[in-house]
Amino acid sequence: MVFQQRVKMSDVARTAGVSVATVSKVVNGRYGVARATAERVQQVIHELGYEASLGAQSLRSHRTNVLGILVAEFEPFSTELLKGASQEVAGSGYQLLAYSSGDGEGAAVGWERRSLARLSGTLIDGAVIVTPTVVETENSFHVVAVDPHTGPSDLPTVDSDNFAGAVLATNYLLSLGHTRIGHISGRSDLKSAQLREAGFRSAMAEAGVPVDERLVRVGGFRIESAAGTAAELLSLIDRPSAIFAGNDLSAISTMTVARDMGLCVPNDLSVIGFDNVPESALVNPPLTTIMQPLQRMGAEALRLLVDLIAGVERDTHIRLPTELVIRSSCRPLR
Amino acid sequence: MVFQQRVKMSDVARTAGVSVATVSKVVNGRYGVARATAERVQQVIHELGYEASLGAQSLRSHRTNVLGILVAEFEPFSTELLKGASQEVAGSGYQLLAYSSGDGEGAAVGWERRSLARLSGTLIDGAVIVTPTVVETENSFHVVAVDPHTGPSDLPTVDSDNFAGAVLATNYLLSLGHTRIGHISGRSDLKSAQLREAGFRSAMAEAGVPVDERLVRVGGFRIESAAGTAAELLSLIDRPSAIFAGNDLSAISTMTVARDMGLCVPNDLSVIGFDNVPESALVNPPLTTIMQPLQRMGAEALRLLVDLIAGVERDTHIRLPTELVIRSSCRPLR
DNA sequence: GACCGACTCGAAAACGTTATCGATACCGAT
DNA sequence: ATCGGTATCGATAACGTTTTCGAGTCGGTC
Repeated sequence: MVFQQRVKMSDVARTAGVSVATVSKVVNGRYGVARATAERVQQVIHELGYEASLGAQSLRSHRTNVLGILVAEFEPFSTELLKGASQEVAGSGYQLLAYSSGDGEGAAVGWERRSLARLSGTLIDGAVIVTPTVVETENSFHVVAVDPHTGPSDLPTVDSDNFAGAVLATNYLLSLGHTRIGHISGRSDLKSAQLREAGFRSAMAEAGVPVDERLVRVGGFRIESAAGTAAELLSLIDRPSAIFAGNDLSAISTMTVARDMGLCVPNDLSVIGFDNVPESALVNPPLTTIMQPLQRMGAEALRLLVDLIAGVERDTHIRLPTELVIRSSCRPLR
Repeated sequence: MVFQQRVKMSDVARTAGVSVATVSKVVNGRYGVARATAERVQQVIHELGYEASLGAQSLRSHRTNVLGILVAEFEPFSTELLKGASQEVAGSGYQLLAYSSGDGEGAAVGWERRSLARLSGTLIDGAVIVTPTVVETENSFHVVAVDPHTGPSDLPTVDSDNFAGAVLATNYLLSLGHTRIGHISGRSDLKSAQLREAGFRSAMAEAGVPVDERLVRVGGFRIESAAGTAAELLSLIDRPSAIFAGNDLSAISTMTVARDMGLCVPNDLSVIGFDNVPESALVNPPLTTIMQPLQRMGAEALRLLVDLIAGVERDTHIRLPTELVIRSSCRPLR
């Protein structure tokens, strides 16, 4: 527990025999300091292990070179995005900070939002938000949203083609001969959830197959409530022969529920998911699903954010393609 | 892209008709301001949506109420810890920030360490570190290490009983009749990896079973290199009948390698892991493993950190128990 | 040999907050 | 009335940086 005095710019200045102003210039690579001086200062900085104080920097220059990524929770989906973003940040000269809004807590929500705003406004230059909670466009700093919340906000976004993906999934099930297809949708305030349901309905209509409204239900955003919804669906007398789950997590929990009810996937029930989180390849049976390039989405979001801050003109809505990944959780009817 | 001026303390002070000093007092709940004034100020704060500037706060008071948790990478292990920590932080009045050191990049390592130090010294009050990279005890702020790196550092730590867990695993394999047991150990600079190997050897010795040195190898810390090690092990003419992998990730990749080589787990090869990350329940076959209470470890680490900062006297080395979780990846020999 | 420009450098103000400490107001008691 | 003592409040000096701008130096040119 050694207490070590933090070495500050004035320390560097003193030992190098120059003023703090000069040190600051050297640190930031500004013009106007002689070659020899700069090298000497660099030397001292290195020896003393000087690090700029983020607080002071932020206070004075309103720039910290730190970016944030805000996730609702650390689940597989956001973890993949995190990975992508943290890889992308490497060369950019920025530092990445992740924080979780701790969603799901009811009472604490005000507190969370406050401290969130506190971070945002003051110590990060911009943020990627991956959370269904309301976004505050009112802020003066840059944000880009991944898989954005519904609403009239025109935030820069990156998402994947949810509609097309849902069509892909539904058509696949249809091509296997299924017609009684159930859909467990995600939380309805997510644009992606709406689009997936829309894609599902559109594909069904296209195929001339009526959708039984009792078979499309919204699963909670929590894994447990998805299980509840799945159980309801599978308890129907004329239960569906296939289920298109709104995301892999609910697909996985559907499979678990099915197994618990004595149903065999894929023999008695086909299940297809959405996202292609790493877990979906591991479960038994391996889950057929729609791939979103999660890591790439994280990376794109970060790059977009960096560009926005740098002020480069570019398209601020990125939509990445989805893809059908066939594994073993679906099979032809009969 | 509306630019909104950040509302500062002086704004609040002006509209409330008091001085900034007073506002500061009511914000921090200090003694010495009249009831009525405090309420009025609170009101104004609310109306204007005032949030303190972290930068200024940190600069002036060296206290930010923000804690950090540093992970090497966002893999299942650290993600579980993250969850635990972020749940624990909720009531504590602190805000939690996660950052990844982006380990594995060779060249950038200097840069990472620098910016890391920058964050540490200046904008967070303490940190939980979950990374095998060298820890800097030299700092003046509080850290607690989870699953610490080896070395003479006497940092506050929380870990699980790795030795006992390894004994548990080995004895289980032994009790199944296995004697040719392989061990894939983790990166050798992790104390936990050393302890697991030690536990393995101890249990073997206790049972009077000699360990074949060709069967204990260190797998890289990456999942791919673990696969390489597993392949070597399984290619031996007298290959082991069981493998105790140093962690679940290498156990899982061992199972994959085994399958690719035409070996059936558990019929031809028993595999046991360590950690009990969520993935281990999902893989096929479900992995028998040693459970560490990961989320609880994260929570304990955070609580310890908070206590340390608060200056409460307490035990600074927490060791949580491990447990054998029997699933389907092991079976009796023959 | 005076002057001009280019080049280096440092003094000082500002960023938004907290902490100290003196000023003021008010009260009851002498 | 005067006084001591409490409440309550506000000026002000930090905290460590960045940035502006004026001062100083030096070499070269008429």
